[in-house]
Amino acid sequence: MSIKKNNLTIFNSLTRKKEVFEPLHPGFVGIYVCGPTVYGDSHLGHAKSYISFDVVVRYFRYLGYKVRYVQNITDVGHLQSDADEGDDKIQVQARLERLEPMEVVERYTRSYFEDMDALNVLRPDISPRASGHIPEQIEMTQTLLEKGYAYEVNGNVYFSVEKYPAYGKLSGRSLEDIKSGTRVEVAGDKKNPADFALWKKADPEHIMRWKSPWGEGYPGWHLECSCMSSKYLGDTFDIHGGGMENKFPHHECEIAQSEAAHDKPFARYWMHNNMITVDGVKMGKSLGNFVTIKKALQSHSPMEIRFFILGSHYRSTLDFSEDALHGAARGWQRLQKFYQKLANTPSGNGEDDKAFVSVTEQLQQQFTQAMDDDFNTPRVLAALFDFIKQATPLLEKGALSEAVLDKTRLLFKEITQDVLGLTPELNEDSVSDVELNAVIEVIIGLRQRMRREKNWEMADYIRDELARRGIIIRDTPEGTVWERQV
RNA sequence: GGCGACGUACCCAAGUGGCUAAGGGAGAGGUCUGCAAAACCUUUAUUCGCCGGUUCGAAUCCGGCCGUCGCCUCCA
Repeated sequence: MSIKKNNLTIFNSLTRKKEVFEPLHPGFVGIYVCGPTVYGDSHLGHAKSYISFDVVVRYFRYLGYKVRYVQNITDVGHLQSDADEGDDKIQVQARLERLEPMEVVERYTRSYFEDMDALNVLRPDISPRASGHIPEQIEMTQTLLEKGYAYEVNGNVYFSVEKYPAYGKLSGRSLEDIKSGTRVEVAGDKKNPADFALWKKADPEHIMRWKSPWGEGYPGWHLECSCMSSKYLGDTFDIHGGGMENKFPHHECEIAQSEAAHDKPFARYWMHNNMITVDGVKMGKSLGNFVTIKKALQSHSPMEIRFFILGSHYRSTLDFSEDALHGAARGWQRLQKFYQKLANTPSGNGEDDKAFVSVTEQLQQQFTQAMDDDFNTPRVLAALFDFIKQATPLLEKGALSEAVLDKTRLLFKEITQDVLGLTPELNEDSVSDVELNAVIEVIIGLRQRMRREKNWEMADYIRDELARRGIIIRDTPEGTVWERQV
């Protein structure tokens, strides 16, 4: 498949401007996104991040690129408090749940994928685990020691930021800034407070430990991403994504390690998504103001959540509230109704084809323009609703040829389902329970007779009672239809 | 204290120099309907936190002020 002609621009955090995307290898995109640390259920903030990058990957595929999408699972080395002290998050959770650390990892990795599957986030091509790449991390640490970028103290190995002059280029900080901004007094082992751990010595009570040339220990958090990205994508690759809060220090450290070890540029484009806020404050694990995806799915459908998130740009914050989510749900409902209308409209004599083709082409153009402009999904949604407004009267007139209808159906599906990942959830007449269908049909027939006899009281009673049980009845000019409440 | 964002209608949210400031929700009016719901149509910011400046022209650029937030500890 050839690449669609386009002019995709991406806001590169490294240069702080939008740049035309040029892949390292023609027709191929390598992308690495920081994955979750699996010590708890994912929340809506994770949903925003991974839905955003899901759409990025989907759009590249839509354009015809072969994409390799790598997203790590952090199951070791992520410490609880300041960068290089405190307990491992997984281990803390393991104590809490009285489980083996790897049971915790397994439980929340599954939970994460359950949630992502529900939200129609495509699985990464590779989901490498930090604990499965200990030899690679030891090897990289050795390389950095040999090249003089790192030093060992008492079984700990630290990266020396002074040896890597470009440290700070992503986050726009100088070593001076970092020094003056340090709020936490850090371990006395370090030569410079800004130095970060490549390898940590394991205390006797530390469970997750591996043998290394420096004694038993475990890898520093930043190291896994450097190792696994280069292993699967090469020392230099196209895109590195992640949450804005990881710009410093995590991504800064990744760059330093990788470029020092490989003497090659690391990721060429850095993409950072912004967060979900609640009353203007970041939704985060430590603040306790988060809503887990599982919780949100109790009262909202997966696509409502997805639609809500796509309604703001990935680099903008998105303020969460029940009102805002409800608003999104209604909009998504309307989009689906139109989808049904488009699917079910019978063809006609084709006299409106010209006008319809014109609004379809406009949609195509607006879609490409919006996505090419740093994946502007809110503008895509706006274009879709503009299209709905213009297309509806033409559909209702019924003078469109089958060929023209099909072409538009395909485009609409490509935009909404293939790229935005919004799959219809309306299941009108699609209840699989044959017996239940039959019973409902009988009840509706009964109600029709009452309506003919103008027994409005009974007719309305039946309608209300069915509604209470999630069966919605509507009397349309074409007859009574029913559907399950979504 | 350092680094960096943001402030657009009742809510969510696009727009970063120039036609009438997208879109969704909510509200209002209407078509349809026994009623309802759904759907559809119409409508709702002379104005973009405030004050100056640059410009023929600014929500959009510059300066100041006010406010909110993120990172500098773990966080998507």
